[in-house]
Amino acid sequence: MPRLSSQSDDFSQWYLDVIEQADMADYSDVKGCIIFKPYGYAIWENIQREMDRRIKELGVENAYFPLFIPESIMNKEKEHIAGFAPECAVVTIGGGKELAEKLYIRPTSETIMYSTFAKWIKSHRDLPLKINQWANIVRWEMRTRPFLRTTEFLWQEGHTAHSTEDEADEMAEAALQMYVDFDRDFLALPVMHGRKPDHDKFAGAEYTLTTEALARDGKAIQAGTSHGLGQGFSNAYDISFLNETGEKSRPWITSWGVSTRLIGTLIVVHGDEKGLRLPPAVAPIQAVIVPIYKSETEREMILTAAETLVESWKKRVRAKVDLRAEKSPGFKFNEWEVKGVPLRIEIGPKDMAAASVTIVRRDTGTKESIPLATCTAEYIESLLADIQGTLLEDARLYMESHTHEAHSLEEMHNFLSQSGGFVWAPWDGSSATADRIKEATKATIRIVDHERDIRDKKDLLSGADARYMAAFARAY
RNA sequence: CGGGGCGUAGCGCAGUCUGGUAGCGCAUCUGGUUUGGGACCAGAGGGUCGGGGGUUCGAAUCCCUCCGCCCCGACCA
Repeated sequence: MPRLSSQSDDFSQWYLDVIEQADMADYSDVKGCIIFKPYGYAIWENIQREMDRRIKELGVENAYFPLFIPESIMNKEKEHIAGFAPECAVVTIGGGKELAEKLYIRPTSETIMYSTFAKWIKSHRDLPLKINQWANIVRWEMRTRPFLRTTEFLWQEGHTAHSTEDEADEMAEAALQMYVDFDRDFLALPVMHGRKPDHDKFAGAEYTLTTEALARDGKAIQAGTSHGLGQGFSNAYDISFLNETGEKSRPWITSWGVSTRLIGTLIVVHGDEKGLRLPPAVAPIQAVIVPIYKSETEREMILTAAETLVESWKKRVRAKVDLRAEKSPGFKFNEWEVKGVPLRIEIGPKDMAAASVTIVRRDTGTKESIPLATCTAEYIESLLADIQGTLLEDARLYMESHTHEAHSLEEMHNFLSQSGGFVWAPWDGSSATADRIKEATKATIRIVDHERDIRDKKDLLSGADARYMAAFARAY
């Protein structure tokens, strides 16, 4: 196995090396599409399991809609199709014959779902309607990177319809808050959250809320979005209901999603020079035992001890004994570190002689020797909880120390090119200014804060009165 | 789509200029010795040199043509 590229020298190459060496994904024969290998997919399964639970807590039910969307359905909401058409894959032949109507492979499912919602929603009693689906989608991106941007990716998309605007707004905010909590508690990812600028909102949306994480190279990465779709789609798909007073009314709709990009986000936020560092909650393997032995008798004794430990943690710790005889301990140490396993437990002759085990933390690299008898599920769980907290705190401190406020364009440029991160600055609210700032600094507006005080503040570029404070960053 | 680079074993590459038996490292397999930070020795398997056409006694190498991939930009979760 070649050495991992250095994170500080070449972050992109380091990222690709981690994915390869941690055995998370493989390249496929189709450009921009990756194969999720078992280790990478197991991370996704853990994300799915926990997020599915949280989605259901919001009163949302799972369903599944078709992969193919007829062109006539796709075309109804004009802004939506204008935004997505350039990056859609379209099927024109089926069963060896030219199709009478082209079928779009879903880039997202608003259109196909809402054309169906029109049939399901007749009365205010049918609302709110809250549907989620776990699916694959295709967006023909020009430049792809494993997990962070792939042609086909996996995600969940929640879609809800409400009888009032307030209720829809509350839903969009609740979904975003669910993402913020999930990111923090499960993935140990601190995120900045808020509204995207209008020029960058979802195609067809009234507004888009977003969560933004910060990678260790100082670039922002959108981790999840929640859209208030207003009544635009309801009009386009002719969804209507009779309200309590018998009047015909259009529902307000929300949609929200997170994708397998979260896996990439975990890598770029938590990774270090040794590879991945997985938060215990999401780690497929939380503790790995590496046995070390010289003779056959030693081997048997140590393996028995290892198996006994794992057995005693059953159902509480996801643990594994690395039984491979052909690999040296040193090789295993490095491999499990690249794979980001939170705890490594070494059991060798020295440990056996002292009736102890050696425990090494992946987050801090600290090593301790504890009596075998105290290496209980409770103790391992407490270590795992501590690691979860440390990773969150590390990332939080990084984000905090890489968030600045700029008072001049030059200052903004310096922050961005020296350390990266988020730069808050007054913004006049125009997309033209945002474009020019992007040209000058490569940074885009990630979040607009509608609450912050902007009295007497001027846009750094145009000099016009500021309308909002905006967080700028170079982004993935 | 613009600019740059590259297609030779699973991966990373040399060989191409100057045509003449297809190479190296890693990985894999076998046997042995090893095992507390990426072990060692010996042996073995694995190739339509991206595709097609041309020049030539002879092409990975020269010519034509097509295809694909990667990197930098514009687009984007």
